Amino acid sequence: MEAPANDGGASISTLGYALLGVLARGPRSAPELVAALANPVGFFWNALHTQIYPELVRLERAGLVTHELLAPRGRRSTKRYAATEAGRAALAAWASAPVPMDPDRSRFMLKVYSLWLAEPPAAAHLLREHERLHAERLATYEAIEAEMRRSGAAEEPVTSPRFAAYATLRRGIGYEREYVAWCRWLAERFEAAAGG
Amino acid sequence: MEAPANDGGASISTLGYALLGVLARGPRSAPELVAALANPVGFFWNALHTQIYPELVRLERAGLVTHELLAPRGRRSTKRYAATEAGRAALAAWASAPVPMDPDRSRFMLKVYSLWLAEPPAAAHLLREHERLHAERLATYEAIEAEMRRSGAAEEPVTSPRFAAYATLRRGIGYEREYVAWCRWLAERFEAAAGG
DNA sequence: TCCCTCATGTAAAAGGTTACATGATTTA
DNA sequence: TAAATCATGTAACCTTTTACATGAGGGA
Repeated sequence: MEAPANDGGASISTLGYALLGVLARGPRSAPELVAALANPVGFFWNALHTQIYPELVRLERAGLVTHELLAPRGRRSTKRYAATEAGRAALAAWASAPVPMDPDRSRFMLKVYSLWLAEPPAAAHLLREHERLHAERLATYEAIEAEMRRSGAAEEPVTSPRFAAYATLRRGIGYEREYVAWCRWLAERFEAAAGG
Repeated sequence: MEAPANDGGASISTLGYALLGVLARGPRSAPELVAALANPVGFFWNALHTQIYPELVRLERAGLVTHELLAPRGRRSTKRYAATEAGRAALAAWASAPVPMDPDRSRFMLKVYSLWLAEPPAAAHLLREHERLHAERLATYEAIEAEMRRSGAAEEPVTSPRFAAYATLRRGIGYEREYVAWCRWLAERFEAAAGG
């Protein structure tokens, strides 16, 4: 039951699956793909256009996507990409194949590990600033969730792309909520040490 | 109040700060550093020996660490590294300097975004397996926390390296707890779709 | 017309993983 | 003594970021 893709043995990078993941939901122009990956796909993968353009070429050579030229009136023509059957098949196979755990890397947490060397007020300030950034993102995610719920994405079947987006959003919300709470807890400890 | 490091303008990589973060707690042999970074430092940064050895050379050239040769009886000699005053100063400055948010990247979450294409039983299996991995790690972290609490790390002042390690561990626990709960929630949805 | 932005790239550098190498020591 | 392991690297490769480039359109 092999897909008839002529991939010549080229393996697909994670970015390739990110792009296929968007294109599996419908055709997109290159600028739309660039915009989609500027804010992380599924809330957990992003990329810049400098990486996206060459990857699209590779995916097309592997027979996983195709493109056509669009000529919107009065504007420059852009490329509109679409996943091929082989592309969808490759994506589906990849999606349910086992993965090793993601490495948990965070420059910020690495700083915290050495924050005992800093002046407590400076440390508290750093933590409050980080709390603010994550609280902002949490608010954004919660607004998206409200919108998704209103449109019924939460109740769609697990075979629906909108439910998948909702599921990843739920993880993003849980992640940010926990992060904000933790920042607050630690900031309070440093503030108590500084001001107490 | 400049540190007199002769770094020749060479900037320190994140890995460099990870190594300094360990060495700020006391001298370590190269194999000890390799072991320390095999399991992530502060639970959120890891590296392999192939990256560590060259980085130690760079840090030493920048005057941030020094080494001496140890000749344990009957064993090969190994290098014992220590942070210099300049190294500690650079680490302290870096630790409280503001950072942009870490990119939240997860191959697994990217899969979930495309999991609507998979067979629900296969998707459920993938999620249960992931839940198991994170539950295992959570259990490990909770055991470490119990040990830390018993030894009083949680009550030490914020200027203590042991409290810093405890703080990062708290974040690791919150992260894993939330992750496990989310995996369970989504696995149930796929199982209901498969078995119901 | 001049400038700015957009769509589309290329190139170099930085960060990280995988594969390979080697002499010393320890274990079977 | 042969085989496995350890400490210490080097080299190639892959991924991602940063810097640079360029022609087409639209706006001032």
